Amino acid sequence: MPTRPNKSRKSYHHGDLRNALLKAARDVLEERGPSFLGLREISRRVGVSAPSAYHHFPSRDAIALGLAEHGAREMAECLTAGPRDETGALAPYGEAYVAFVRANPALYRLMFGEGFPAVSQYSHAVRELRKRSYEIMKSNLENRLSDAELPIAGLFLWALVHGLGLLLIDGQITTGEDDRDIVHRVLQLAGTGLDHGRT
Amino acid sequence: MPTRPNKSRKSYHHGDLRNALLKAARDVLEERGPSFLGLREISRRVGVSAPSAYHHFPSRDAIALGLAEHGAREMAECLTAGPRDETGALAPYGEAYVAFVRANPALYRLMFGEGFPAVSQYSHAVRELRKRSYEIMKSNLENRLSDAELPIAGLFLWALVHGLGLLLIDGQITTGEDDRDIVHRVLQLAGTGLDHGRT
DNA sequence: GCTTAATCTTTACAGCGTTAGGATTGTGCC
DNA sequence: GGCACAATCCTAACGCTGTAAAGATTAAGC
Repeated sequence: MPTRPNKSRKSYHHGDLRNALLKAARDVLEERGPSFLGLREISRRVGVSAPSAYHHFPSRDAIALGLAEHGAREMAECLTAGPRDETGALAPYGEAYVAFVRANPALYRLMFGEGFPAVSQYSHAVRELRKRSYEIMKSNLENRLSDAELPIAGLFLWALVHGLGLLLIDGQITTGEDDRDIVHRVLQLAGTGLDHGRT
Repeated sequence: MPTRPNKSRKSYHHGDLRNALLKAARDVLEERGPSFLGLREISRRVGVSAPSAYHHFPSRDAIALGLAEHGAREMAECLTAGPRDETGALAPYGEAYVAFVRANPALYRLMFGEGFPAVSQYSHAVRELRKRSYEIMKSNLENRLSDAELPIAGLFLWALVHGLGLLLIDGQITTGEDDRDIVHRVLQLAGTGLDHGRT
Protein backbone atom coordinates (compact mmCIF):
# COMPACT_ATOMS: atom_id res chain seq x y z
CA MET A 1 0.00 0.00 0.00
CA PRO A 2 1.29 3.42 -0.84
CA THR A 3 2.13 5.46 2.21
CA ARG A 4 -0.30 8.26 2.68
CA PRO A 5 -0.54 11.09 5.14
CA ASN A 6 -2.29 10.54 8.42
CA LYS A 7 -6.01 10.97 7.85
CA SER A 8 -6.69 10.91 11.57
CA ARG A 9 -5.21 14.34 12.04
CA LYS A 10 -7.84 16.89 12.99
CA SER A 11 -6.64 19.81 10.89
CA TYR A 12 -4.85 20.15 7.60
CA HIS A 13 -2.09 22.04 9.33
CA HIS A 14 -0.20 20.13 11.96
CA GLY A 15 0.47 23.02 14.24
CA ASP A 16 3.76 21.94 15.74
CA LEU A 17 5.37 19.94 13.00
CA ARG A 18 8.90 21.08 13.66
CA ASN A 19 8.97 19.70 17.17
CA ALA A 20 7.01 16.63 16.15
CA LEU A 21 9.66 15.87 13.53
CA LEU A 22 12.44 16.31 16.05
CA LYS A 23 10.72 14.04 18.51
CA ALA A 24 10.15 11.34 15.92
CA ALA A 25 13.76 11.71 14.80
CA ARG A 26 14.89 11.22 18.36
CA ASP A 27 12.86 8.03 18.55
CA VAL A 28 14.30 6.67 15.34
CA LEU A 29 17.76 7.59 16.53
CA GLU A 30 17.53 5.66 19.76
CA GLU A 31 15.56 2.76 18.31
CA ARG A 32 17.54 2.09 15.15
CA GLY A 33 20.69 4.18 15.25
CA PRO A 34 22.07 7.17 13.34
CA SER A 35 22.32 5.38 9.99
CA PHE A 36 18.55 4.86 9.92
CA LEU A 37 17.75 8.54 10.36
CA GLY A 38 15.79 8.97 7.14
CA LEU A 39 13.64 11.92 6.25
CA ARG A 40 10.89 9.75 4.86
CA GLU A 41 10.96 7.44 7.86
CA ILE A 42 10.66 10.41 10.19
CA SER A 43 7.77 12.07 8.37
CA ARG A 44 6.02 8.71 8.08
CA ARG A 45 6.03 8.40 11.85
CA VAL A 46 4.53 11.85 12.24
CA GLY A 47 1.93 10.98 9.64
CA VAL A 48 2.86 13.67 7.20
CA SER A 49 4.22 13.75 3.66
CA ALA A 50 7.98 13.86 3.26
CA PRO A 51 8.43 17.24 1.55
CA SER A 52 6.48 19.03 4.26
CA ALA A 53 9.56 18.73 6.42
CA TYR A 54 11.23 21.23 4.10
CA HIS A 55 9.11 24.02 5.53
CA HIS A 56 10.90 23.54 8.84
CA PHE A 57 14.32 22.18 7.90
CA PRO A 58 16.41 22.92 4.81
CA SER A 59 17.56 19.30 4.46
CA ARG A 60 17.60 15.94 6.10
CA ASP A 61 20.99 16.61 7.64
CA ALA A 62 19.52 19.72 9.20
CA ILE A 63 17.12 17.54 11.17
CA ALA A 64 20.05 15.52 12.48
CA LEU A 65 21.74 18.79 13.29
CA GLY A 66 18.71 20.09 15.14
CA LEU A 67 18.62 16.84 17.06
CA ALA A 68 22.26 17.19 17.97
CA GLU A 69 21.71 20.83 18.99
CA HIS A 70 18.97 19.84 21.34
CA GLY A 71 20.94 16.91 22.71
CA ALA A 72 23.99 19.07 23.25
CA ARG A 73 22.05 21.52 25.37
CA GLU A 74 20.56 18.63 27.27
CA MET A 75 23.93 17.10 28.00
CA ALA A 76 25.55 20.40 28.92
CA GLU A 77 22.73 21.04 31.35
CA CYS A 78 23.02 17.57 32.79
CA LEU A 79 26.75 17.97 33.32
CA THR A 80 26.77 21.45 34.76
CA ALA A 81 23.90 20.61 37.09
CA GLY A 82 26.58 18.61 38.80
CA PRO A 83 26.44 15.10 40.10
CA ARG A 84 24.45 14.84 43.30
CA ASP A 85 26.26 11.67 44.30
CA GLU A 86 29.06 12.68 46.64
CA THR A 87 30.20 9.31 47.89
CA GLY A 88 33.80 10.30 47.66
CA ALA A 89 34.25 9.63 43.99
CA LEU A 90 37.43 11.16 42.71
CA ALA A 91 36.01 12.23 39.37
CA PRO A 92 32.29 12.83 39.89
CA TYR A 93 31.89 14.76 36.66
CA GLY A 94 33.58 11.92 34.85
CA GLU A 95 31.01 9.49 36.18
CA ALA A 96 28.18 11.83 35.23
CA TYR A 97 29.66 12.13 31.76
CA VAL A 98 29.81 8.39 31.18
CA ALA A 99 26.35 7.97 32.69
CA PHE A 100 24.89 10.39 30.17
CA VAL A 101 26.63 8.62 27.30
CA ARG A 102 25.25 5.30 28.45
CA ALA A 103 21.76 6.74 28.81
CA ASN A 104 21.81 8.33 25.33
CA PRO A 105 24.14 6.24 23.21
CA ALA A 106 22.94 7.10 19.72
CA LEU A 107 22.59 10.76 20.53
CA TYR A 108 26.16 10.86 21.77
CA ARG A 109 27.45 9.16 18.67
CA LEU A 110 25.51 11.61 16.55
CA MET A 111 27.06 14.59 18.32
CA PHE A 112 30.53 13.19 17.99
CA GLY A 113 30.54 12.68 14.31
CA GLU A 114 29.00 9.38 13.35
CA GLY A 115 27.28 9.46 10.02
CA PHE A 116 26.80 13.21 9.90
CA PRO A 117 30.16 14.95 9.76
CA ALA A 118 28.35 18.23 9.24
CA VAL A 119 27.00 18.07 12.77
CA SER A 120 30.42 18.51 14.31
CA GLN A 121 31.14 21.50 12.14
CA TYR A 122 27.93 23.45 11.89
CA SER A 123 26.19 22.99 15.19
CA HIS A 124 26.93 25.83 17.52
CA ALA A 125 25.52 24.04 20.53
CA VAL A 126 27.59 20.92 19.81
CA ARG A 127 30.78 22.94 19.51
CA GLU A 128 29.91 24.61 22.77
CA LEU A 129 29.26 21.25 24.39
CA ARG A 130 32.63 19.91 23.35
CA LYS A 131 34.43 22.96 24.65
CA ARG A 132 32.38 22.73 27.80
CA SER A 133 33.11 19.04 28.25
CA TYR A 134 36.80 19.79 28.25
CA GLU A 135 36.31 22.68 30.66
CA ILE A 136 34.20 20.56 32.95
CA MET A 137 36.81 17.83 33.06
CA LYS A 138 39.39 20.45 33.90
CA SER A 139 37.18 21.91 36.61
CA ASN A 140 36.88 18.43 38.01
CA LEU A 141 40.58 18.51 38.70
CA GLU A 142 41.34 22.08 39.52
CA ASN A 143 41.31 21.72 43.26
CA ARG A 144 43.78 18.91 42.94
CA LEU A 145 46.26 20.09 40.33
CA SER A 146 48.19 23.22 39.54
CA ASP A 147 47.17 25.50 36.69
CA ALA A 148 50.17 24.40 34.67
CA GLU A 149 49.11 20.77 34.70
CA LEU A 150 45.44 21.38 34.10
CA PRO A 151 45.35 21.52 30.28
CA ILE A 152 46.92 18.12 29.78
CA ALA A 153 45.20 16.59 32.78
CA GLY A 154 41.83 17.87 31.61
CA LEU A 155 42.42 16.44 28.16
CA PHE A 156 43.50 13.20 29.79
CA LEU A 157 40.29 12.92 31.75
CA TRP A 158 38.10 13.95 28.80
CA ALA A 159 39.70 11.42 26.48
CA LEU A 160 39.29 8.78 29.15
CA VAL A 161 35.57 9.28 29.67
CA HIS A 162 34.99 9.75 25.94
CA GLY A 163 36.72 6.49 25.15
CA LEU A 164 35.23 4.62 28.05
CA GLY A 165 31.74 5.77 27.18
CA LEU A 166 32.12 4.74 23.55
CA LEU A 167 33.57 1.34 24.38
CA LEU A 168 30.70 0.74 26.77
CA ILE A 169 27.90 1.68 24.40
CA ASP A 170 29.55 -0.30 21.61
CA GLY A 171 29.35 -3.33 23.85
CA GLN A 172 33.04 -3.94 23.70
CA ILE A 173 33.67 -4.28 27.39
CA THR A 174 32.79 -7.83 28.17
CA THR A 175 33.93 -8.46 31.68
CA GLY A 176 31.19 -10.00 33.72
CA GLU A 177 31.14 -7.11 36.16
CA ASP A 178 28.59 -4.36 36.45
CA ASP A 179 29.37 -1.53 34.09
CA ARG A 180 28.91 1.13 36.71
CA ASP A 181 31.48 -0.54 38.93
CA ILE A 182 33.90 -0.64 36.07
CA VAL A 183 33.49 3.05 35.35
CA HIS A 184 33.97 3.84 39.00
CA ARG A 185 37.11 1.78 39.33
CA VAL A 186 38.67 3.12 36.14
CA LEU A 187 38.03 6.69 37.20
CA GLN A 188 39.30 5.95 40.66
CA LEU A 189 42.48 4.61 39.14
CA ALA A 190 42.79 7.76 37.05
CA GLY A 191 42.09 9.94 40.05
CA THR A 192 44.61 8.41 42.38
CA GLY A 193 47.04 8.44 39.51
CA LEU A 194 46.53 12.13 38.96
CA ASP A 195 47.08 12.83 42.61
CA HIS A 196 50.53 11.35 42.49
CA GLY A 197 51.40 11.91 38.87
CA ARG A 198 52.70 15.42 39.15
CA THR A 199 55.33 16.22 36.60
CA MET B 1 26.68 11.66 -19.92
CA PRO B 2 25.52 8.34 -18.60
CA THR B 3 28.17 6.51 -16.67
CA ARG B 4 29.52 3.63 -18.65
CA PRO B 5 32.08 0.94 -17.95
CA ASN B 6 35.70 1.62 -18.59
CA LYS B 7 36.39 0.99 -22.28
CA SER B 8 40.13 1.23 -21.78
CA ARG B 9 40.26 -2.09 -20.01
CA LYS B 10 42.10 -4.70 -22.06
CA SER B 11 39.86 -7.67 -21.45
CA TYR B 12 36.17 -8.14 -20.76
CA HIS B 13 37.06 -9.83 -17.52
CA HIS B 14 38.85 -7.68 -15.03
CA GLY B 15 40.95 -10.40 -13.52
CA ASP B 16 41.30 -9.10 -9.99
CA LEU B 17 38.09 -7.23 -9.41
CA ARG B 18 37.66 -8.20 -5.80
CA ASN B 19 40.89 -6.59 -4.72
CA ALA B 20 40.38 -3.66 -7.06
CA LEU B 21 37.04 -2.98 -5.40
CA LEU B 22 38.57 -3.16 -1.96
CA LYS B 23 41.34 -0.80 -2.95
CA ALA B 24 38.91 1.70 -4.45
CA ALA B 25 36.75 1.39 -1.36
CA ARG B 26 39.74 2.16 0.80
CA ASP B 27 40.40 5.27 -1.27
CA VAL B 28 36.81 6.46 -0.97
CA LEU B 29 36.90 5.76 2.74
CA GLU B 30 39.95 7.89 3.40
CA GLU B 31 39.03 10.62 0.94
CA ARG B 32 35.38 11.15 1.80
CA GLY B 33 34.62 9.19 4.94
CA PRO B 34 32.51 6.14 5.82
CA SER B 35 29.16 7.71 4.91
CA PHE B 36 30.25 8.09 1.28
CA LEU B 37 31.11 4.40 0.88
CA GLY B 38 28.70 3.71 -1.95
CA LEU B 39 28.67 0.60 -4.09
CA ARG B 40 28.09 2.59 -7.26
CA GLU B 41 30.81 5.08 -6.39
CA ILE B 42 33.26 2.28 -5.77
CA SER B 43 32.54 0.40 -8.98
CA ARG B 44 32.65 3.67 -10.93
CA ARG B 45 36.21 4.22 -9.76
CA VAL B 46 37.21 0.75 -10.86
CA GLY B 47 35.54 1.34 -14.20
CA VAL B 48 33.02 -1.44 -13.90
CA SER B 49 29.25 -1.67 -13.68
CA ALA B 50 27.69 -1.69 -10.25
CA PRO B 51 26.11 -5.17 -10.19
CA SER B 52 29.39 -6.83 -11.12
CA ALA B 53 30.47 -6.30 -7.55
CA TYR B 54 27.89 -8.89 -6.54
CA HIS B 55 30.04 -11.64 -7.97
CA HIS B 56 32.60 -10.89 -5.28
CA PHE B 57 30.57 -9.51 -2.38
CA PRO B 58 27.02 -10.37 -1.32
CA SER B 59 26.16 -6.76 -0.50
CA ARG B 60 27.53 -3.27 -0.12
CA ASP B 61 27.96 -3.74 3.60
CA ALA B 62 30.06 -6.79 2.86
CA ILE B 63 32.55 -4.55 1.07
CA ALA B 64 32.78 -2.34 4.13
CA LEU B 65 33.19 -5.49 6.18
CA GLY B 66 35.96 -6.76 3.94
CA LEU B 67 37.63 -3.40 4.26
CA ALA B 68 37.38 -3.56 8.03
CA GLU B 69 38.71 -7.13 8.03
CA HIS B 70 41.76 -6.10 6.09
CA GLY B 71 42.27 -2.99 8.20
CA ALA B 72 41.95 -4.98 11.41
CA ARG B 73 44.69 -7.37 10.37
CA GLU B 74 46.81 -4.41 9.36
CA MET B 75 46.35 -2.69 12.68
CA ALA B 76 46.92 -5.84 14.70
CA GLU B 77 50.13 -6.45 12.80
CA CYS B 78 51.24 -2.86 13.29
CA LEU B 79 50.60 -3.05 17.02
CA THR B 80 52.15 -6.45 17.71
CA ALA B 81 55.18 -5.59 15.64
CA GLY B 82 55.90 -3.34 18.56
CA PRO B 83 56.98 0.25 18.60
CA ARG B 84 60.61 0.66 17.65
CA ASP B 85 60.86 3.98 19.44
CA GLU B 86 62.27 3.24 22.88
CA THR B 87 62.96 6.75 24.13
CA GLY B 88 61.66 5.92 27.53
CA ALA B 89 58.00 6.38 26.79
CA LEU B 90 55.89 4.93 29.55
CA ALA B 91 53.24 3.57 27.25
CA PRO B 92 54.91 2.78 23.92
CA TYR B 93 52.03 0.62 22.69
CA GLY B 94 49.66 3.41 23.56
CA GLU B 95 51.58 5.80 21.37
CA ALA B 96 51.66 3.28 18.54
CA TYR B 97 47.93 2.81 18.93
CA VAL B 98 47.15 6.50 18.63
CA ALA B 99 49.62 6.85 15.78
CA PHE B 100 47.78 4.19 13.80
CA VAL B 101 44.45 5.84 14.46
CA ARG B 102 45.79 9.17 13.29
CA ALA B 103 47.27 7.59 10.16
CA ASN B 104 44.03 5.75 9.27
CA PRO B 105 41.21 7.81 10.72
CA ALA B 106 38.30 6.66 8.58
CA LEU B 107 39.36 3.03 8.73
CA TYR B 108 39.46 3.19 12.49
CA ARG B 109 36.01 4.74 12.66
CA LEU B 110 34.72 2.04 10.33
CA MET B 111 36.09 -0.72 12.54
CA PHE B 112 34.62 0.81 15.65
CA GLY B 113 31.09 1.08 14.49
CA GLU B 114 30.48 4.23 12.52
CA GLY B 115 27.86 3.83 9.85
CA PHE B 116 28.10 0.09 9.59
CA PRO B 117 27.01 -1.53 12.84
CA ALA B 118 27.26 -4.91 11.19
CA VAL B 119 31.00 -4.56 10.99
CA SER B 120 31.47 -4.75 14.73
CA GLN B 121 29.33 -7.86 14.94
CA TYR B 122 30.19 -9.94 11.94
CA SER B 123 33.83 -9.34 11.28
CA HIS B 124 35.96 -11.98 12.90
CA ALA B 125 39.15 -10.02 12.35
CA VAL B 126 37.67 -6.89 13.90
CA ARG B 127 36.51 -8.78 16.97
CA GLU B 128 39.97 -10.25 17.25
CA LEU B 129 41.51 -6.81 16.92
CA ARG B 130 39.42 -5.41 19.71
CA LYS B 131 40.26 -8.26 22.03
CA ARG B 132 43.87 -7.90 21.01
CA SER B 133 43.87 -4.17 21.61
CA TYR B 134 42.79 -4.74 25.16
CA GLU B 135 45.37 -7.47 25.62
CA ILE B 136 48.10 -5.29 24.18
CA MET B 137 47.27 -2.45 26.49
CA LYS B 138 47.42 -4.86 29.39
CA SER B 139 50.74 -6.24 28.19
CA ASN B 140 51.99 -2.70 28.08
CA LEU B 141 51.52 -2.53 31.83
CA GLU B 142 52.25 -6.01 33.04
CA ASN B 143 55.81 -5.39 34.13
CA ARG B 144 54.60 -2.48 36.17
CA LEU B 145 51.44 -3.71 37.83
CA SER B 146 50.24 -6.79 39.65
CA ASP B 147 47.95 -9.29 37.99
CA ALA B 148 45.05 -8.19 40.15
CA GLU B 149 45.22 -4.63 38.90
CA LEU B 150 45.79 -5.47 35.27
CA PRO B 151 42.20 -5.85 34.03
CA ILE B 152 41.06 -2.42 35.15
CA ALA B 153 44.37 -0.77 34.31
CA GLY B 154 44.33 -2.32 30.83
CA LEU B 155 40.82 -1.10 30.26
CA PHE B 156 41.86 2.30 31.55
CA LEU B 157 44.71 2.54 29.07
CA TRP B 158 42.63 1.20 26.18
CA ALA B 159 39.80 3.63 26.82
CA LEU B 160 42.33 6.44 27.06
CA VAL B 161 44.00 5.78 23.71
CA HIS B 162 40.64 5.03 22.07
CA GLY B 163 39.20 8.32 23.23
CA LEU B 164 42.32 10.31 22.58
CA GLY B 165 42.62 8.93 19.07
CA LEU B 166 39.00 9.70 18.27
CA LEU B 167 39.17 13.22 19.67
CA LEU B 168 42.29 13.85 17.62
CA ILE B 169 40.95 12.60 14.29
CA ASP B 170 37.70 14.46 14.89
CA GLY B 171 39.72 17.64 15.15
CA GLN B 172 38.41 18.41 18.59
CA ILE B 173 41.71 19.05 20.27
CA THR B 174 42.56 22.59 19.42
CA THR B 175 45.51 23.52 21.52
CA GLY B 176 48.22 25.07 19.42
CA GLU B 177 50.67 22.35 20.31
CA ASP B 178 51.88 19.50 18.17
CA ASP B 179 49.53 16.55 18.40
CA ARG B 180 52.31 14.06 18.94
CA ASP B 181 53.54 16.01 21.93
CA ILE B 182 50.07 16.03 23.37
CA VAL B 183 49.71 12.28 23.02
CA HIS B 184 53.08 11.77 24.64
CA ARG B 185 52.31 14.02 27.57
CA VAL B 186 48.89 12.53 28.18
CA LEU B 187 50.28 9.02 28.14
CA GLN B 188 53.14 10.07 30.35
CA LEU B 189 50.63 11.45 32.82
CA ALA B 190 48.73 8.17 32.68
CA GLY B 191 51.92 6.18 33.07
CA THR B 192 53.29 7.98 36.07
CA GLY B 193 49.82 7.88 37.52
CA LEU B 194 49.62 4.14 37.13
CA ASP B 195 52.98 3.72 38.80
CA HIS B 196 51.71 5.40 41.93
CA GLY B 197 48.05 4.64 41.72
CA ARG B 198 48.10 1.20 43.29
CA THR B 199 44.93 0.40 45.10
C1' DG C 1 -14.72 38.96 4.12
C1' DC C 2 -11.04 39.25 1.21
C1' DT C 3 -5.97 39.00 0.45
C1' DT C 4 -1.93 37.11 1.51
C1' DA C 5 1.31 34.14 3.50
C1' DA C 6 2.18 29.86 5.64
C1' DT C 7 1.58 25.13 5.69
C1' DC C 8 0.71 20.75 3.77
C1' DT C 9 -0.22 18.09 -0.55
C1' DT C 10 0.80 15.35 -4.93
C1' DT C 11 3.90 14.71 -8.62
C1' DA C 12 8.36 14.05 -10.48
C1' DC C 13 13.51 13.43 -10.89
C1' DA C 14 18.06 11.65 -10.10
C1' DG C 15 20.71 8.61 -7.40
C1' DC C 16 21.04 4.56 -4.40
C1' DG C 17 21.34 -0.85 -3.39
C1' DT C 18 19.78 -4.81 -5.41
C1' DT C 19 17.67 -8.51 -8.68
C1' DA C 20 17.01 -10.81 -13.16
C1' DG C 21 18.57 -12.18 -17.30
C1' DG C 22 21.55 -11.70 -21.45
C1' DA C 23 26.54 -11.13 -23.45
C1' DT C 24 31.44 -12.41 -23.26
C1' DT C 25 35.40 -14.87 -21.92
C1' DG C 26 38.46 -18.32 -19.38
C1' DT C 27 38.69 -23.56 -18.30
C1' DG C 28 38.68 -28.46 -18.65
C1' DC C 29 37.49 -32.47 -21.18
C1' DC C 30 37.19 -34.98 -25.74
C1' DG D 1 41.86 -28.02 -31.81
C1' DG D 2 37.06 -27.81 -30.59
C1' DC D 3 33.20 -27.84 -27.49
C1' DA D 4 30.46 -27.50 -23.14
C1' DC D 5 30.38 -25.25 -19.14
C1' DA D 6 31.18 -22.06 -15.55
C1' DA D 7 32.75 -17.73 -14.28
C1' DT D 8 32.59 -13.01 -15.02
C1' DC D 9 30.89 -9.04 -16.88
C1' DC D 10 26.98 -6.29 -18.95
C1' DT D 11 22.23 -3.76 -19.46
C1' DA D 12 17.50 -3.16 -17.78
C1' DA D 13 14.56 -2.60 -14.17
C1' DC D 14 12.45 -2.34 -9.26
C1' DG D 15 11.67 0.03 -4.99
C1' DC D 16 13.81 2.97 -2.11
C1' DT D 17 15.89 7.59 -0.88
C1' DG D 18 16.48 12.99 -0.61
C1' DT D 19 14.87 16.86 -2.86
C1' DA D 20 12.46 20.38 -6.28
C1' DA D 21 8.27 22.28 -8.33
C1' DA D 22 3.74 23.50 -8.29
C1' DG D 23 -1.06 22.99 -6.69
C1' DA D 24 -4.55 22.58 -2.48
C1' DT D 25 -5.90 24.09 2.11
C1' DT D 26 -6.00 26.91 6.09
C1' DA D 27 -4.56 30.65 9.33
C1' DA D 28 -3.68 35.78 9.94
C1' DG D 29 -4.12 40.64 9.11
C1' DC D 30 -6.43 44.54 7.18
